[in-house]
Amino acid sequence: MSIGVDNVFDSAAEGRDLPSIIINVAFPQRVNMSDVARAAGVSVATVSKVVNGRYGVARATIERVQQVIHQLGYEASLGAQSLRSHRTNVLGILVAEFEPFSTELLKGASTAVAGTGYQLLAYSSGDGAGTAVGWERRSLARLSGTLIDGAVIVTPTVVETKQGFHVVAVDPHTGPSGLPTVDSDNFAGAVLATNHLLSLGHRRIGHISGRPDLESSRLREAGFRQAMADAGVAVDERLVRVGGFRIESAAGTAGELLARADRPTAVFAGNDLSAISTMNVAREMGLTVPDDLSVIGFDNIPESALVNPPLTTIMQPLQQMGAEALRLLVDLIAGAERDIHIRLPTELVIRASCRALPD
Amino acid sequence: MSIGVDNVFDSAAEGRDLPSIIINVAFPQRVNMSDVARAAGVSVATVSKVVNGRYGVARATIERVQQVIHQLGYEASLGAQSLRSHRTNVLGILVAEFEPFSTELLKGASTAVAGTGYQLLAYSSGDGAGTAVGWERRSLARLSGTLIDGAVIVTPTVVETKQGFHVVAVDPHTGPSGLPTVDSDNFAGAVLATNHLLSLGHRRIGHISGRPDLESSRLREAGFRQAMADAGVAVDERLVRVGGFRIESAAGTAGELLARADRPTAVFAGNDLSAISTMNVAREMGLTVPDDLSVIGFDNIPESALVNPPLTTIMQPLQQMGAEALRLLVDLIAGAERDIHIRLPTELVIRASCRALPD
DNA sequence: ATGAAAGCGCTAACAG
DNA sequence: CTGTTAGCGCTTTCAT
Repeated sequence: MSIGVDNVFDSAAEGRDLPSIIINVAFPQRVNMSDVARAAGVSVATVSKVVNGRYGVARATIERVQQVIHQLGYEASLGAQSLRSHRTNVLGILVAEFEPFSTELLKGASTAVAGTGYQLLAYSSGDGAGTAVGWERRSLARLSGTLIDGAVIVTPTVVETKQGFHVVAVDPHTGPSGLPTVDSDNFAGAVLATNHLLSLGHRRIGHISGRPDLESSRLREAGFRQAMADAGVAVDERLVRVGGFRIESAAGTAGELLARADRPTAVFAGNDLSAISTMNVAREMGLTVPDDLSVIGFDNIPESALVNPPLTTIMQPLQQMGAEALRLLVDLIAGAERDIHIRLPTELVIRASCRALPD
Repeated sequence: MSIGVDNVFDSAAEGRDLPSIIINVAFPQRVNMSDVARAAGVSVATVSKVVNGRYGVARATIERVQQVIHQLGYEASLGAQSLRSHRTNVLGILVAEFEPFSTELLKGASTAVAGTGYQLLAYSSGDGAGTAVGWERRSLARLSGTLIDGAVIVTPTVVETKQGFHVVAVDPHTGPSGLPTVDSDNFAGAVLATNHLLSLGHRRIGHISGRPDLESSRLREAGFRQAMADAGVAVDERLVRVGGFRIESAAGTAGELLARADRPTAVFAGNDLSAISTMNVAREMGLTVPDDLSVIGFDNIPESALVNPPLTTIMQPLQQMGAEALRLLVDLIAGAERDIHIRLPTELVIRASCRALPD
């Protein structure tokens, strides 16, 4: 079953002359620790000690084992290793799906992980399409305890903390609590967005929100209302609608809003995806952005610069948030005392999807 | 040790009225299969059968076990499960680091995985910074056999195929071989890029390549030379330099190129990162793009639209490549007969980093 | 300095 | 229909 180094040539003789076959034969299947042990003439326990740099192995043995490891291309199985040792030096990033928001965080986490000695494992439950709430709980249960030493969870709705397992939530939907969190100033950002539209002369401003159960969505709506109130402009409740934060779900909402005879002159979308969706719908209805409709988004995902016209939006420093989350997680695992809530500022990014209303 | 469902209320009574506290107490630590078995009054084998939907369990037992599973929030450990069963319904995407190129692929793979029943696990070796070749071999050895049923490997240099384990390489550095691959037409894309510069009247055109050992890099350089030759323009070899495909590594090369008295009027960078780096260097040297220097890239990562001026580049359909790679992998695992090499077309994307030379 | 043996959480024969 | 048993690949006492 297991491959002796010694029978490589026998088997190769039976193969064809394709290089790939030779490679295949040299490593016909996964080589495990007992393969190494056998080839080196030692026990698996000794191999394990060598692999993990434990004391109590003769110099000569160490070298012989390492040589065999190198020759066979042995690498410890993450699954088996973690099952037994409960320490893997792998950190998890748990997402519902890999969309622009989470991949920006991922980039930031990836740069921050360099030099920490940890590796990164991003896991998508696949339940992206709004289906299946509780993905974060399932993913966490599946990976924690084994496989990963800690996790960053992206936009979780509910998080249970397990004893002895560290979790950092990015943009959690429940708002800061006992759980370590990283988010941006959603309220201030929404005020920024709304004030921008107001300063351009807009008064009939619509808002396409995320979902009422999401904290970030609630804060953005609250910021919108605050800015409107501060400007003394009444909010037309018929122009405030739930859009769900996704391209498809926001399209219907945008359609209803824009089909009105008294449609808004400007829309503050709860996130860039909703804003992009709104622009798509507007185009299909024969409206021109920004001439017939101004649109502002939230997030500043790279895609917002790629659409036509480029989207004016509120920047969240996503990569930085990912990096901060990872650093916070590493610190928590190391047992450092530090502030477990990080809130980063937002910023207005003016591109070309809003215009000033003529007097 | 193990959590009785029954003590939830007792503990909650001591807590505050925050829902999160109740949850914390309900699942103080990882619940495993024996916890479930004990709570349900059956053996772990029976629980396993219920979890995996095996035949031969009484209706009533199934329901009782499922109830306990639900109450305890049990989820099978991926590590343990895969160690034993060698089938996890998880597909891996192995990358050196999470940068714009690989995250675009990830987005595509993420959309393609929906509905397949698989989940996605993206693993970064962390050896991003050009260090440590062979990351793909190590990552693969670490995850294959356990944890994942197949893998998409992003820009691998060397890949060994293991028996019975399916791997798809995206943009492999060795060119199509026996291994299933997905890439884009690098040669044609490079011709497109070069012709664009030629059509704008440029003759002194520099090229910042990737690394000679990378197939995609070689093809782009070859396409550049072909287009120049076809146009009857001699290539000045002093203007063709290795840049390494990364921001930092390309900066030095760009600096040397632009410091020349007879510096090029246009640069075809081997990828967008090199192009962006070249624009940075040009700015630092007091040169204006595109007035003093035209720059064209390759890839069309979202970032290329965000820089100033927006980068003219060659689009590879990255998300589509990721999606195709994932579909190919799924098909291979299913044992389908199909073409194992997929090559997608490239396209010129004109933005604002190139200008026509005055006559 | 080395190895035998137990066990991490799970699945798969096999017995009952 | 259910439980007992063995073992996946690894780490870790504990003997030798």
